[in-house]
Amino acid sequence: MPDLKKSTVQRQIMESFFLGYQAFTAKPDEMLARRGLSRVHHRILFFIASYPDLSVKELLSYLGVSKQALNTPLRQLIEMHLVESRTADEDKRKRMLRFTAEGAKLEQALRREQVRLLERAFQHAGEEAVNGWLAVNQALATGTVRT
Amino acid sequence: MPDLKKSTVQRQIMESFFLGYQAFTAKPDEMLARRGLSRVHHRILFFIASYPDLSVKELLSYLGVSKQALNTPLRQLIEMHLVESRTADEDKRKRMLRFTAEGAKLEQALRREQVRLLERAFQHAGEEAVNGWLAVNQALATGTVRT
DNA sequence: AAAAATGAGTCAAACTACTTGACCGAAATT
DNA sequence: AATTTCGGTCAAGTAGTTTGACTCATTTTT
Repeated sequence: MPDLKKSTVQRQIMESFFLGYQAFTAKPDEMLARRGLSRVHHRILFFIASYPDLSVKELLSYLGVSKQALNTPLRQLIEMHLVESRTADEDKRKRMLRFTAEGAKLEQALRREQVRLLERAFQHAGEEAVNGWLAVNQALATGTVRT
Repeated sequence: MPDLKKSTVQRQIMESFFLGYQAFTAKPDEMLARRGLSRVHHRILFFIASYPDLSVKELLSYLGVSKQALNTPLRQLIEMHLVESRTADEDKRKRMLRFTAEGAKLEQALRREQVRLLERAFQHAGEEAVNGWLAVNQALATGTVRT
């Protein structure tokens, strides 16, 4: 275990976290860029994958942006036939967002690349390390102070 | 060890990485925002801390932005007396960038908060986990394909 | 049944952050 | 002496964000 008291060690740890996260997002960024899409689109796809048939309002609250900021990228995804917007039965004001077949394929491709990257790192670091990595991320993620 | 074949598990892993990184940057973001500064300023401070007396050109290559994009935030840091720009002795075209006392204090404060967050997560996850977390980040970071 | 609230969407203006391209002056290199 | 490099600036263009105001259809409240 490295000495967390030394400032250079601290910076190295912080840097590898930064670079690791960079590497994690680099490949999808590039794949999306080829289609003229960006990280916002990726986040939209992620939440539609996680919560199929979620409403626009729900999506907005996950993304934490204004509806005007969501409008353009979401419309693009719909126009590209990656995402479908269907009127909900229970409440016809709501639009349920889900993937088209092509959209689901893209989300899978993006995820596959990220998982592949993780698996390579896991393989390199060993099984033991994986659980540690997950546990620390989990602790960081849930330790967020929400006001 | 979670089942990396299941798509929902994959997404959960990706999400906790995302949220963990988010938490990691949230506190400094907020501290900087109070001074009217942003994440670019943070990155500048980070590299000046890591490589004191680095030149503007070197800083640019680390940041990977245009010099016009660097100009404004760097000038702000200098005007706020957080960073000092001194002409290098060996080559008077170069400017060596370093902290003022106040700048060093700010960088320390930002780093202290991030380390504190990490330590809390480390404590929660256990010593074993920490080494794993570091190893995986390291593997991810160095696995980046640099062209 | 009428009034109010909600979900989705649009238009507009302002702001921020970034890009490329061009150019300058001082200093170093050839 | 000519060329290149380093740092800096001006300008124009682009992308992405915000807030505010408004519409329309539908649902909820009164």
